[in-house]
Amino acid sequence: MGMIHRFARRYFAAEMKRLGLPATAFPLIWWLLRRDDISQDELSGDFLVDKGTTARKVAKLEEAGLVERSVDQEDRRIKRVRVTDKARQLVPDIRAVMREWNEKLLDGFSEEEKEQALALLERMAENARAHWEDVVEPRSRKRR
Amino acid sequence: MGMIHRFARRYFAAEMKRLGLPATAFPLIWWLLRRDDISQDELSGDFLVDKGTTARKVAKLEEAGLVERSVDQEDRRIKRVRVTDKARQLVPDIRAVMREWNEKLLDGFSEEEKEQALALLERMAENARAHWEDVVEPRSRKRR
DNA sequence: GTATACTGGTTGCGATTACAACGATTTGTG
DNA sequence: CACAAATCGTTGTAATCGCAACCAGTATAC
Repeated sequence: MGMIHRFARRYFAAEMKRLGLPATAFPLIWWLLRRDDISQDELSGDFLVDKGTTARKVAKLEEAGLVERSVDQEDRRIKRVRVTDKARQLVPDIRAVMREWNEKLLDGFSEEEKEQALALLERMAENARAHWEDVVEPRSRKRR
Repeated sequence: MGMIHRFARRYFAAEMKRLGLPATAFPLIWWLLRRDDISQDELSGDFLVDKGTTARKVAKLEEAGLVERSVDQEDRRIKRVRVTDKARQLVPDIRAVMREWNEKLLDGFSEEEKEQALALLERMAENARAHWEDVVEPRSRKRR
């Protein structure tokens, strides 16, 4: 799993650099393109990533002109993130990067095996989410 | 995959800390316990990790008294890494950590599904290894 | 209404990692 | 042999991430 993850990081970083985008923001922009107008806290929860990391990543995307942030009117603590037209124009490129990644990683897999792999990984991810608090804080758990 | 990997890192880091061992060295010590007397360069290759990272991790394990390093007599550039008795005494603890990890991650999986997941992940890891150089250096590839 | 607790976001800090440059050693070529 | 190229390990540097402390804004308790 570690090897695959490092492979993914290097691949996506190289492709993002090629597109002139922040190196580590691929998963985030991929997610934002379908879950628009989401709060940073929700993003942290979706990825199980520290909220500070999310804040910095979103800030970089904003610098790159890919997203805009606006304060939620009903709860002014919340900042909502929306993708810009510039980001939407990159959808074909981003799709291509994801397609090539899948081809590399799933090289030699039958369609059935691809589906199996995806289903099993999703269940592992669910387990990770379910046991997350156990790892982070054995007692006084917090909600997310 | 990213979520699962972060989950793994946090889980193993917490358990290693509990055992009084270097936080990020679980995969390495796990590997060393069955591939003893291996060079640092081979370790880097097995994990697809930068050799500098390997050097620092092994150095920490040495500080903790879990491994010893000796210069290969036939090729004095090479340092071979061997686990100490102290490390071998920790095998039951380390096994327990790995067992608990598998239970958490594979919660609700049937035996058949566990085997499927392992087989599919191993094939993905092979693909990662096979395509590694493509990502790192599209042209002038190096051997590892 | 006021004090207190909680929530979302930002920032400082330490730890980790990849990349690159380097030294020591070995191998290859003439 | 002599010199160039390659290999293994170490170290400097920059980027990234998790944790914790903090601030502004909101909800809860009294």
